[in-house]
Amino acid sequence: MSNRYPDRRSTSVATESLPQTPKKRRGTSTHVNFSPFTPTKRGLGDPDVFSPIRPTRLANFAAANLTPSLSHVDDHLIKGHHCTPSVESTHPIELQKSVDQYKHVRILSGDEERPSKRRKLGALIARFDDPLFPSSVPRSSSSYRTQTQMITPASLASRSHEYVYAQQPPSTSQLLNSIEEYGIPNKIYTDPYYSSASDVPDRPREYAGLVFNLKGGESLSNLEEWAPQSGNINDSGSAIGAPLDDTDVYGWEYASSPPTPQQIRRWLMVHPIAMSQDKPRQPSQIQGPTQANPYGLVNTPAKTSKLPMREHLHMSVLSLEIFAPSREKLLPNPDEDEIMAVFYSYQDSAGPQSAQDGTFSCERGIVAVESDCMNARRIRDHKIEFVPSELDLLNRVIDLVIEIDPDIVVGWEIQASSWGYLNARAESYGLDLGDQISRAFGRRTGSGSDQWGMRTTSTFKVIGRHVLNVWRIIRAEHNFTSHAFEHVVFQLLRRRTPWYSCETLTKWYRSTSPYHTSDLLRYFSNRVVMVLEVLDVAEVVTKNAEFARVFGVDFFSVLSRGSQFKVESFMFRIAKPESFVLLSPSKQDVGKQNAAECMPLIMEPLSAFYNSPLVVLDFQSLYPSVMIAYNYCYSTCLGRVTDFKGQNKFGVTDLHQPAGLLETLQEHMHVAPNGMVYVNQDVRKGLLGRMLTELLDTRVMVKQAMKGAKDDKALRRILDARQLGLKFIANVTYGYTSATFSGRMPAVEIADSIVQSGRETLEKAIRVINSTKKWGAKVVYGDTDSLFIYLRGKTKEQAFRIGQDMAETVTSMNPAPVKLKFEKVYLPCVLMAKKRYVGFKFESPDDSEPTFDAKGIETVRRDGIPAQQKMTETCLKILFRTQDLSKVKKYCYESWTRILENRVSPHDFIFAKEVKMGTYSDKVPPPPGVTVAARRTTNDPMDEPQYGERVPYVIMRGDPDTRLVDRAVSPGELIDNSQKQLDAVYYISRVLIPPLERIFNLVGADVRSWYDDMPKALRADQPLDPISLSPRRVKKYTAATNAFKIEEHFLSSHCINCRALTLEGLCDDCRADPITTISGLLSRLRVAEDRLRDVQLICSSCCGTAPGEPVRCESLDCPWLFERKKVEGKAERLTIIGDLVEELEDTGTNTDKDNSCVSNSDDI
DNA sequence: TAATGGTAGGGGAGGGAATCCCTCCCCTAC
DNA sequence: TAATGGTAGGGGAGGGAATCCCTCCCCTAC
Repeated sequence: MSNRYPDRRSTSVATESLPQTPKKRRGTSTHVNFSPFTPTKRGLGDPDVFSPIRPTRLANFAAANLTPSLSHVDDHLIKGHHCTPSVESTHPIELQKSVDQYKHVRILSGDEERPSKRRKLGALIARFDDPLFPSSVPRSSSSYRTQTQMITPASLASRSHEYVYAQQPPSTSQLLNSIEEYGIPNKIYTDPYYSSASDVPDRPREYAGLVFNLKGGESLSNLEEWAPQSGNINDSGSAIGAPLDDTDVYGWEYASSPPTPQQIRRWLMVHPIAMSQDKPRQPSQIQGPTQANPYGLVNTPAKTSKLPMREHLHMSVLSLEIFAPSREKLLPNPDEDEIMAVFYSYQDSAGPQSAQDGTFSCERGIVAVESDCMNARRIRDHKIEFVPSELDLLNRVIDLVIEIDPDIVVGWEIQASSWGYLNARAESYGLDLGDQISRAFGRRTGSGSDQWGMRTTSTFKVIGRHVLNVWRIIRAEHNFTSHAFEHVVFQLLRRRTPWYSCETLTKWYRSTSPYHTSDLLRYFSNRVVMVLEVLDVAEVVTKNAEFARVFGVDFFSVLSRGSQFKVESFMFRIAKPESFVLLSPSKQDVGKQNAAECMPLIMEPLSAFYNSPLVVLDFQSLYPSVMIAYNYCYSTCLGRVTDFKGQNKFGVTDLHQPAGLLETLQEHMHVAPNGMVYVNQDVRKGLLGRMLTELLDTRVMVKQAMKGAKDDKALRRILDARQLGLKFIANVTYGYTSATFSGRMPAVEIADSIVQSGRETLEKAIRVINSTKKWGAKVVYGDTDSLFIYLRGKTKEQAFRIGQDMAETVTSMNPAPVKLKFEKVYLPCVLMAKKRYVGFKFESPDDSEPTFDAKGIETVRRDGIPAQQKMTETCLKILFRTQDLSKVKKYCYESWTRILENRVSPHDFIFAKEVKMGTYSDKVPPPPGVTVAARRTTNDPMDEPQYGERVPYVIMRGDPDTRLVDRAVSPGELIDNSQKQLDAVYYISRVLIPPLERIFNLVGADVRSWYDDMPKALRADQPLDPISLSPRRVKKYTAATNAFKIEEHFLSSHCINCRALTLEGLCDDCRADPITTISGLLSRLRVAEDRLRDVQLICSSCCGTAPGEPVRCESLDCPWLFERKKVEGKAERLTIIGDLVEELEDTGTNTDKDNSCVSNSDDI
C-alpha cells in the first residue's frame, strides 16, 4: 500500500460509479474558477445545478481555515478524548458536522492486525474520505487513518479497555444512496483535453467571455495536486512512497533485441492475417463518412441487394429518351439537329411485373432512322426497328404510344430532352405531339411561355396521360446533393453509371466501327430502363397513388398542387355532412387580415459542449393536438374578448354573433391565450378538431396494420405511404389557417391561438422541469415543441428513467391528445446555436452504439462541399468518442496537409448550389453557381440549367483580390486544364475551418491557430511531384504553349529520383549510379502504369467498354473520373522518365566501359 | 391563364458607409 | 550658381486599411 492513491486507479465495480479516479477529476477542484462549467462565467444562473463541485470548494475552504484546530481534534481523538473544538463559533455548521461525525470514535491501542482486513478497511476509508465527506475528514489526517487500521473484530473481542466506533462507517449502498443528497454527480465525464502535452496552448484561451484552461498530457503530472492541508504526513509513519512519476526515470534499457528478419518471417507464417495487411497507405482523400452516406460508400458500387418483391402496378409507364447527333461540343438543338433514334421502355399493367428473383424487368425497344451508320447489317446485337426518315420516326412513336397506351409517360428530363425535344421536332413538321398521343380531344391550354410549368412540372402536356418529369419529382422528394441522373442512380439503385458528352456520342454514331454504334445504343437503352427503375425504387407511383386516395384528390394533383388544395379536399368531406359552407374570400379580403401577433418559442441555447446526458423530449404533433384539445376551429370561435380597433374582425371577415349568445354559453367556453373565445367541445366539436382526430386515429390504425403486415412488403409500403400522407395533412392544417398572401381561407386569429397555446404548453413544461428538484434537471434549449434537458453528472440509464418520468408528468398536466414524448438522449452533445446542434444519439437504454445525429450544421447541409461534411463529422466523432483534442488536431493536420499538397480528389471540393435563372437581383453580383451557369449558357444556349437545377462548381486559385465569383469554374474545366488548381487556402480557411471553429470554440480550442501554426511546406501550394516541374519537362512544354504564369517559371530544383537539390533533373549522385537509378525510375513507372491499368479496368467494367478502349465516361459524379484523370496525367508526365532512362542507359554503358578500363588498368 | 402552407434562423459573399490610423503639410511658439 | 537658423507641437487634409452594417441568397428546423 505504498501507492499514494490506493484503489483509486483500479476500476472495480464498486468504485466505478464513484467519482474517485484522480484522472477524471481533472479540472474540478483547484481550477474551479477556470473551469468551463463555472456558473458565474457561463451565466448559467443557478449555481446549484451546474456546480457539482461546490461541496468540495466549501470543504477546501473550511479545511483550510480550520486546519490547526482539526489537527488538534485529531490529537484528542487519538488519545481517546472527547473534544469540543474551540473554533465552533467561527464555522458552526461545517465544523459541527465534521466533528459530530467522528467524536464518538474511540481508538483502541494495540498492535493486532490482520492484513487483509486492514486493506479492506483502508480501501473503504479511502473511498470514504474523498468526495463524499470532504469537509469531515481532512485528507491530510493520515494519522487518523493509520489508527483506524488497527480496529479489528478480534481486538474488539479480546480487549476490555477498548474503543469502537459508535457510528459504523457507511456501507457502499449507503454511499451510493446518499450521492443525490449531497449533490454529487453519479458519474464524472471527461472534459475535453489534449492527450499530447505539447498541444496545450501556453495561455488559457478566452472566447466569448469564457476562459478555457485545457489540460494536456496523459501523465500523472497532469493530475490535480493532492493538496495536503496539514504537514503531519510523516507523523503517520505510513509508507507513502514517492508517487509514480514518469519524470523521475533512472535509466533505460532495451527490453530485448529486435527480431531478426527470419524471426519475422516465421512469425508471419503463424499469423497469416498480419501478412496480408499491407502497409497502411495514406489515402489521398479526405477521410470520413457523412450522414447521408453512413456506410462511407464513397466509390464502391454496392452489391445488388435483394430487392423486395414488387407489387402489382396498376398503372403502365412509358419512359422515353432520344438521341440526336449534334455539332462539336454543343448539345443538340431542336431547331437544327434531327432525331436519329428513340429509345423506350415500358412496364405494362397487365404483363408480368417482376421476375421471381426480384430483378427488375420491363419491355424495351429502339426506333432508329436508317442511315449509313445505322442499319440492320451493321447493328446485330440490338433489336431495332428502322424507319426511313425522321418524320416516320415521329409517326412511329405516336403509333407506339397509342399501341402501348400507357397511363403515365415519363422521361428523366422532359423539357429540353426526351419528350420535350420530340415535341419540338414534331412542331417543326407542324405536328402537335401532345394532341396526337392524347387519349381524348381537349381544350388547348394557352401557349407561349408557361413559366409555372417550367418551374414546377413540365411544359409538355398530354390529355388523358400523366406526364412526369422524373428529376423534378426526385428533387422534391429526396435531399440529394445533386440531381444529376448518375448521382440519383447511384443513391437509389446503388449502381454507377457512365455519362458521355454529346461530342463522344456523336462521334460514336458516326464511327466506322460498329462496336461504337453499339455502345451508343446500349448506353441509351440502359438509361431509359434505369429511369423506370428509379421511379420504381423511389416508389413514385405507389406513393402518389396512395396519397391521392388519402387526400381525396386526383393523381396528378398530388404532385402538381399545393397543400391547401389537399387540406380543403379533406375538410370538404367532413364539412359536407354538417352542412357547413366554406368561405371563399377574395384576394383583397385576404390582404386586409390583421397581422399575426404570436410567435413560437425558440430559446437561445446555452451553447456549450455537454458531456453529461442531454435528454430530448418533444410534443407529439403539437399543433394538431392543441387544435383538438382546445377545440380551436372556424366553427367554434366566438370572437374576441375585447374588440380590436373597434371591430370584431375574424380572419377575413367580421364576426357577428347573435345577441345573447355569449350569455347563454357563459359556462361553456374557453379563452385562448391571445384573447379569442372558443366554445367547449360539449357545445360543438370543431370541424378542424374532428378532422384531425380522425387523421391521427387513422394513422395509429395504419401503423398497427403495418406491424401486422410484417412479411408482406408490398402491403407494408402502401400502408407506410398512407400513414405518411395522413401525417402530412395533419401538419399542414395549421399552415392552412395561417397562410397569408396565398391563403384560400385563412384565419390569423386561429393560427395565433394555436401558436400561443403551443408556446404556453411548452413554457409550462419548461417551468415544471426546471423547478422539480428530484430530477436535478435544467432546460437548456427548446424550439417550438421540443425540450433539451441537461442532466449533469447522471448516467445514461438515469437519464432514460428521468426522461420518461418527465415526459409522463408533463403529459398528465395537459389536456388529452397533447403528449410529451421521450425522444432521445444525447451523450455527449454540442449545442451551437438556435436550430443547430449535434450529438451522439441513444434512442433506447439498450443501445450500446450511439448514432451520430446532427441538425442544421454543415454535415447536413447541401450547400457546402463533401470535404467539409467529412471533416466536420470526423472531428466531432473524435471529440465525442475520446474528448481528446490532440487527436482532432492530428486529423486536421493530416487533412490540411493533403489539401495543400494537392493530394486530394477534386470530387470532395465541388460546390453544388441550386440556381434559379432569371430571378436574381442585378444590384449585387450573382452567386458563383449562377455565373458558371451563365458562362455555360453563352457557350451553348441549349445548355441552360433547368429551374432549380444544381450547378456544380469549384474555386480556382487566382489573383488575390479577385472576387470569388470570378474564380468559380465548372469541374470539367478543372479536369481539362492541368494548369488550374484548386484554391487550397480558400478552401481551408474559408470553407473547412469556420464550421470547426464554431464547434471547437465551445470547448476552448482555437482551430484557426492550429492552422496558422501548422508547419507547411515552403511552397506547399505547388504540387510536390518534381516531375511535373522538372526543367526538362517545362522546356518541352513551353515550346508547346506560352500560357505560363510567373509561378511556373520557378522550376523544381529537385532530383526526380531522390529529391536532392539539383538543376538538371537528376542529381549527380543518381547519375553516378545508373543501375540503381534506372531500377528506381522504372519501378516508379511501373507503379504508375499499374495504377493506370487498374483504374481503367474499373472504369471500363462500369462503362462496359473493352479493356483496351479509351474510357470516354465523364460523369462528374463519379470519384473515379478524377482519379482516372489524375493517373492519366501522371502517366503522361512520366514519359520524361522514359527519356531519362534511355539517356542513362547510354551513359551507363559508357561509364561501364570506363570502369572496366579502369579496373583493367588496375589489374595490369 | 393558373398557381403558390407558415415563420425563424444561421451563415456566406459582397458592397458601401463610417471609422481609425498614418503621413504629410502648414503654421506658430520659443 | 546661390541660397538655406533650429525644434516642438497642434491641427487639418487626404489616403488606405480595417470594421460595421446591410442586402441578397441558400438552406435548414420546426
